[in-house]
Amino acid sequence: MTSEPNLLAVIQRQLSELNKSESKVAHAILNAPEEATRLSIASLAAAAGVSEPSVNRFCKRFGATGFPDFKLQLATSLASGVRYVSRAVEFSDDINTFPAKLFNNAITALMTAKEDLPLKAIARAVDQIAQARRVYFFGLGTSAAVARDAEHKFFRFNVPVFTHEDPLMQRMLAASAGVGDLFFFISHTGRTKVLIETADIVRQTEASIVSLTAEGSPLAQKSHCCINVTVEEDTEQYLPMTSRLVQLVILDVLAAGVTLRRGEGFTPHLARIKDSLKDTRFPTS
Amino acid sequence: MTSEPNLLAVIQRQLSELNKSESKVAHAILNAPEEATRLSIASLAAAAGVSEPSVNRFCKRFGATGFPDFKLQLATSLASGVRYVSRAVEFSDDINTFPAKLFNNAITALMTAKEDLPLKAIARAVDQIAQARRVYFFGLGTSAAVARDAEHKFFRFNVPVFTHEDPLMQRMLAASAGVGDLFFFISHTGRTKVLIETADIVRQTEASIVSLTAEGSPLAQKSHCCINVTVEEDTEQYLPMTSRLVQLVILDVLAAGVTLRRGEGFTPHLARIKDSLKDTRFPTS
DNA sequence: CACGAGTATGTAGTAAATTTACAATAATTC
DNA sequence: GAATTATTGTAAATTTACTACATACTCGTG
Repeated sequence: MTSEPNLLAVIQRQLSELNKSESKVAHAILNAPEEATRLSIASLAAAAGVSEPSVNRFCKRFGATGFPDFKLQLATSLASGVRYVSRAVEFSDDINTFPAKLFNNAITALMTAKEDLPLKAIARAVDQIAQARRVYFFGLGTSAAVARDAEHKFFRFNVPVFTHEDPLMQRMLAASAGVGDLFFFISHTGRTKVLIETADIVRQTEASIVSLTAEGSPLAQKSHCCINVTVEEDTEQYLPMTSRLVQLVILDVLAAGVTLRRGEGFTPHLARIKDSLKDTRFPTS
Repeated sequence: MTSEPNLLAVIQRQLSELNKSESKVAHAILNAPEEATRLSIASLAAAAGVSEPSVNRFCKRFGATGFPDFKLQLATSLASGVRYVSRAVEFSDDINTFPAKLFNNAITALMTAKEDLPLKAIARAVDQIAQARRVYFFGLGTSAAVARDAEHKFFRFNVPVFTHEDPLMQRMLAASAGVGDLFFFISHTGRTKVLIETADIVRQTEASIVSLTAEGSPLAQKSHCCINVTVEEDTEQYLPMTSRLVQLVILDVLAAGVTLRRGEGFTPHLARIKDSLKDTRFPTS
């Protein structure tokens, strides 16, 4: 139950570090993963051109207790849909392959993030948001869109929520902060200078800082509470794609946490907001 | 490889038609399905209080060739995301349960969307974006954040991209549109009045409309090209959460599609944009 | 109510598959 | 180039799963 997100990917990644017979086994499995789940150790050994104990050792090397356990993990990994090993989109890809790749990357990122959520930090962030007098969501670039999304989500609670994409506005708001104000910084890298400068300004006030960013980053260090999101971004791609998805879901989690904290009595309030939008839409046929 | 949707559900359904020992086995498996995948036939037989052949017969009854095959199917079925756990967050949930639920919902939504992507529509949208003189991303509410994200993503191509959250700005831009202009509307429901009115205005010009919205909705009908996203939103929740994730990934797909269309020669351009951000960040330690 | 046909379940033996222990071979280092 | 270490294979041991058969149970019928 080590719950690797994708066993095939792990095998692929370690391919270079394997010795001769192990790599033969690896190739046999990567070539026909589905089939490998149905083969006996003898058949797979034959297919790979190695001996049975070599296959067994291979399995143990990848965290399984033995061959049957390995097959199980492989089957699990395949079943979760994310079966294509190559993550990066290449110029040889066409419409039939690259959309699935991108979706798989997104799914894998969420599954990985789910496995090791910083629950304590999330719980503390929920506390802080629920108690805050005002919450400011600040992000730049792609994270600005995430901040905007957070605003739309959180303003539905009684807490006044603010977002600003303009760094100067962010600074000014930071400078005029006081007790009960909460600054929620969103940044993939946690190294964006202007954002960190704003955090410094907040630090000189009575307000508190929660951030959703990379572990150990400068921004994380300046935060009273940091929710670490460590998403392995595909560096070949020039745009961070999966990290913001994880950020968004974590913000959903925070929003849900606040709702739960408010208790059932709060449901009518949410229903009222939802109803307020009714007249802006054409009715369903 | 009969690919039953969910083996546990099948077992549950046939529960009444099973005889004594089979039903003992069924209960043992339903009580601890994950564990059952790891047990040997002897252990499972002991746990269920029956003999080993009874377990074997049980497996064959459910279409497996034997016990190992059954375990494999069970593992596959468990992994395929459609967990037996309830999807909606409830007030009885705590920090240990609801974050995982939300992540599972997100993952399931992406997996479902992946299964039936409107590839033709996506291909056409890529064509249109690649050829457009100008691209406007319009959305309101939560979709405004998605539009903002799209802007950040697409502006990295030579195509000028614009976003506006203000419906009046949207209308004015629509009115002044011409040949080569592309209006990309994002809307979960496809029924937001002001957005549709804007689409009507675009319709009176030479510009074209691509939309990312619900199939058959008023907005979809007014579009030259519609990418249907039909995500089953948990209506108990008052906030659309998973649909925007799917929208974002589809926009990633479109962006990747445009990049691929530009060819390898375009990579340096993307690298240059990436480098331009370097000085805004603190270097990695 | 007893008998018998048919079904259900378990026992024991057998075959298969997996793992372990160890030996042989190949690779590496000094 | 010898010694040490790592790698791979062989063969035996062990575990696991399956099959054939025997017993027990169920239900209908005389």
